[in-house]
Amino acid sequence: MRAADKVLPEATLGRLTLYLRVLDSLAAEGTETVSSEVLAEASGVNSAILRKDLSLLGTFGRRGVGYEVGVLAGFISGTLGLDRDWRVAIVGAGNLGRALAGYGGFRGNGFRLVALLDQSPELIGRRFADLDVRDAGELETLLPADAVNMAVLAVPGAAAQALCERVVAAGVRNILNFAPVVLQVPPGVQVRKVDMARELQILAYHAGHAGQGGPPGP
Amino acid sequence: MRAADKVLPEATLGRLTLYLRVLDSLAAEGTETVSSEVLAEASGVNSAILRKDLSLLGTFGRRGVGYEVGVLAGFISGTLGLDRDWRVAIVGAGNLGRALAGYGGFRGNGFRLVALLDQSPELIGRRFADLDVRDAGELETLLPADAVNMAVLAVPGAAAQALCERVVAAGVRNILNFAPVVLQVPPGVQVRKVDMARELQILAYHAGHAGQGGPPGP
DNA sequence: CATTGTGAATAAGTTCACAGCC
DNA sequence: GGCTGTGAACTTATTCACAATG
Repeated sequence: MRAADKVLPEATLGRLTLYLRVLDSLAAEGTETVSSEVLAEASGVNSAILRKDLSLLGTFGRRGVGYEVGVLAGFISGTLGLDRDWRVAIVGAGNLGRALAGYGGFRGNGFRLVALLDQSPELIGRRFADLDVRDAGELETLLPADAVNMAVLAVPGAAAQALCERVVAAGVRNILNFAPVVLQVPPGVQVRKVDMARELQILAYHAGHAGQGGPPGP
Repeated sequence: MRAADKVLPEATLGRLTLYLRVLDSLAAEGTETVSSEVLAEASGVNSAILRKDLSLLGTFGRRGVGYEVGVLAGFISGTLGLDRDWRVAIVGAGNLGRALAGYGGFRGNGFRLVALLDQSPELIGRRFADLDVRDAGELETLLPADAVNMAVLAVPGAAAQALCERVVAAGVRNILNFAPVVLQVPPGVQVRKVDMARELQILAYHAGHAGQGGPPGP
């Protein structure tokens, strides 16, 4: 059975993914237990908040000892829903789409890349990351046929909203958007956004305020 | 002279970048004034918070009318520090690094891509996005020579921490990390992270709780 | 009179600090 | 003794609602 099904705060959710990654690498190097202090440090957060986050999922720490790496990783993974079968399509096989297709982040986490679409005749039929690029014009039939339940939009900003609507019409309710636009979607469809320009801008602001922006003097 | 130099809340900062993007596209289509309601809608936020955000920068709305698109865009841009000369190096010229190099997000926002580095002999010397790939082994001399003040890490997770340290040693204090690891950096160095796996995981969680994860039934 | 700017109310998130347990 | 789990204090962020104003 699944853990307490109360909804987790957004902030907690973001951190759970960090913990999970650290736990996976601890497991890979054979560590069996870890304290909140150590796990928090490696995740770049305060240990009190880590304990609070984990306490929302249930109680599996042992006082005086810490958490069992494997058990905790499995539990976070299950809580996030990574034990389900996530079938991902990447829409847009340009530079970015192809780079994402080749990215290992899918593997071993419940995500399977099952389709790569583009509208350009020059790309359709070419093969990347074990997948043939297929015609985005047939998205409405291709996505349901492959039982896609998550779409990654890696298309130019100008094309994003229209493609998003078609993806939604094809029954996909979970979208990760790499295009630099705010997508408008109907209720019930979730969008998350990855935005390099935004991150650079925030970095620029902080650089101008906290540290020096330029390289150090002599 | 620069606006009120009080430090902006992190949440506001994130939204300013959204407003800026919407304002730029409004300007491109010739719109001259915009109300908080319209701008908020297009940015996907509540209008009250937009007004509160803008009021932190100063007072430039006109009651009964709205905001001047050009003036507001210029002001946000200046506040974020985009009128400075940001010299960006991409470290790692694999699929992702090359895709980022080709990405238009740099142009016209104060960011200039000035170097592309990799350690692989097969890539060094090849040319992408108007730049020759140069030897990451010489990072310590190349970055200062190009007056780089922002680095984008597009390398495998296993290499990221070591490269990060070298980049910092070369005097760069602003880092955008695409590698799936939490970087440990000394105080005064800022890191922001872009993490596709994390976004997919958060999407997975919400899909399992709010909507359906799979495609709709017949 | 439409729309801003903002005080006051509410909600969300973080940190502290320590009792409770292994 | 060491470490978790958590109530209470605090900080940050969002929303409401309306007086002020061009």
